[in-house]
Amino acid sequence: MKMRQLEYFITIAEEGGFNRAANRLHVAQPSLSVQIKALEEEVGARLFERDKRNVFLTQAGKQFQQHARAILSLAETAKVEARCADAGDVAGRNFPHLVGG
Amino acid sequence: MKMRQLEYFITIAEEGGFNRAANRLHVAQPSLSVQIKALEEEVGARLFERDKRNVFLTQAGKQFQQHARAILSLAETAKVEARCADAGDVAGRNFPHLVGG
DNA sequence: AAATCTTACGGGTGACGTAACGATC
DNA sequence: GATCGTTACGTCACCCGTAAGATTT
Repeated sequence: MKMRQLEYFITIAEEGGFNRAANRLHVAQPSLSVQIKALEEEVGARLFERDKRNVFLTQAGKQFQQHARAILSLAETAKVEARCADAGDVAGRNFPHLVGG
Repeated sequence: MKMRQLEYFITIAEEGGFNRAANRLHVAQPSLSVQIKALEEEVGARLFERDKRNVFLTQAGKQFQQHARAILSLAETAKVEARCADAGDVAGRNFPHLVGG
């Protein structure tokens, strides 16, 4: 599982289609198709239901979406807090609301 | 930031050295050195303090370690829960304690 | 025929392993 | 001299974009 794949997955879910997501992500549709296919194989479950014209999240996809968002959000938090700690951890200890913790 | 880099980082922190971590991860030491360097640059803070013979976590590294573990743990949870949901979500709805929800 | 996702193929970037280097005990 | 982390370099896999295919409206 790769961060990039999670970003792709979330964008497709938000846009409701590979084409829109590709446009927003500035990549080609086939890249998304391949990466989502790889992600689904690793997860072991179908995340999108390719239904005729639009794509919908399966129940597994809905579950996965929340976790994927949490992972990416946590990754950003990790970077921010590490920088705060590096700068003497002043913000982290004295102003925790600035770093989410 | 990549999942692989987080795994490398955590293993080095646990083993207290690049050599031990490389042995456990079945990769060569230079790979770890390069990837950790890249991770530190992206984070914007020094995560390890290369002190003579052993490596120690900086304060930024300690902060980052907790988040890194949470991210990898969450990634595993995401896969497990997605599979549960795919299997009809019986466990997820009726036995949430089995899937952490 | 237009739009959408999927599969096949070639090129560029990145990760890895081996080898060489500097530093420490 | 032995051990550890870093840097340089060649090789290989992976990701991406283009092109072609299948399906639906």
